[in-house]
Amino acid sequence: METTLSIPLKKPQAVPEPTVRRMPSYLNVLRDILKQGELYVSAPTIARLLHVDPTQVVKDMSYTGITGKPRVGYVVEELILALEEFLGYNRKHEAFIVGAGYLGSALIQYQGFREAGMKIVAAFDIDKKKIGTEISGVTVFDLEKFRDLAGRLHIQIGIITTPPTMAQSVADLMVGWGIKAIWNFAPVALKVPEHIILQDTHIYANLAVIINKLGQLRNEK
Amino acid sequence: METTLSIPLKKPQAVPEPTVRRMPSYLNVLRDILKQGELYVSAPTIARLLHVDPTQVVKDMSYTGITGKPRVGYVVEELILALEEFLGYNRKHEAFIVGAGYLGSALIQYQGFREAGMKIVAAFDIDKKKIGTEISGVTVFDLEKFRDLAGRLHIQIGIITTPPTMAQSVADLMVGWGIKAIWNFAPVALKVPEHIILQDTHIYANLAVIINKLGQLRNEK
DNA sequence: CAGTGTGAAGTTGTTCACAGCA
DNA sequence: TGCTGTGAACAACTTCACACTG
Repeated sequence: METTLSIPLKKPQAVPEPTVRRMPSYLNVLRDILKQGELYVSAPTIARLLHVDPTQVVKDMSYTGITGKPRVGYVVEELILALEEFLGYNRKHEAFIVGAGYLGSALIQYQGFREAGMKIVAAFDIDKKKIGTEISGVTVFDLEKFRDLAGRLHIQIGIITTPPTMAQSVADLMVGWGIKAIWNFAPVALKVPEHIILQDTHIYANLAVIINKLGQLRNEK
Repeated sequence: METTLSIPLKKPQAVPEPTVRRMPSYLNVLRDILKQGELYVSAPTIARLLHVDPTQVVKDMSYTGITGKPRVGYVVEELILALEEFLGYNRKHEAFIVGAGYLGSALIQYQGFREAGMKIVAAFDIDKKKIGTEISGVTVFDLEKFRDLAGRLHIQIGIITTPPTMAQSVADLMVGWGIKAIWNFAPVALKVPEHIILQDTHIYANLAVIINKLGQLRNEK
């Protein structure tokens, strides 16, 4: 039973990336607000707490499908549920992480992720001292032994927290594992096939912004 | 000998933030290229390596003040020096970090920063087990003992890697210390005075993007 | 003619303006 | 009146088009 409409009933609903990036912050403040026993919250209130534009909040919220009441605002709990749904808290997203140094360890024990739709199920490293240890309940395996993990895994996300020189070969490995998305923290540009979702998080980019702003400050004075 | 021109000789040169964020990546590939013994490099070459638009590279490079030769490209070493200058490798930027957990430790030992214009000179924590230890040569001090660091410090950057509940009070403390820029990794919106440079790095925002893209993928299929 | 450099066009995201509502 | 919701104006960044150069 196929519909032959040229216009799909459920439109792809492409949410702007900046909006997606703001969603977790909304969720944070909404939970605080709920904890304080508030039932309703208005966009301007949220905006004030996060130092963003009020209309921005309204627009962003519209993507969740939740609709508010004029004069009153939104039902806090409704928004929270909608955001959790949006951010995939319900579906399970399992991840492998390669590189169990400080950064890898930080991500593994990072509180936020537990209840955030992603679960790191295993870590890999090539450092014999780390292999066999446990970080917050996640075992570190020998990467060499798992070079070719046979068959199709259900793991969707691969996280790279290795030194830059190893990152590309790890990425290749992950693609071979059938991973769908790679979250890269190594400061290199990875080459991956078209269909792989690649997300780079280069912390240094943020430092560059800070230093640049400090420099401007100096120039102004 | 002052000029009284209404147009300043050295214009403020406001560089777009996206450009600033790309600078470190340029520096990375240029160093690789130099290591391979190349003297010249063209914008299209850089663009290919980083998967960005060639004209983007040209525009970005123009902010460094370096000018290239048609047909040939730019002098690699010249570009590197200009980028290092731009990113503040020459000036020293000293930083304090509060919160010596995994993430804090990761930032302290993170290779990139050493030669990247920022030096973390001291770490603070309230966990007695961590106080007095050293991470990559940086001593962890008792935050309580340093509640009010008297007088004006030369430290410009304060890094917050504490749990979210402590972040605001740490930020207040840092402002009192006379810090100019705060780099916040805690998933909260900090309230700081107008003149303080605030840079938030919410890793979770990146995860949100990944999960959202995975969701779209599912919908398409 | 392959590459730089730049003004113009296009795209994306943000902010404004205002209609509708309780 | 204060807030939602949305179409229009605006701003920022990216990509295109092309003149220029060795």
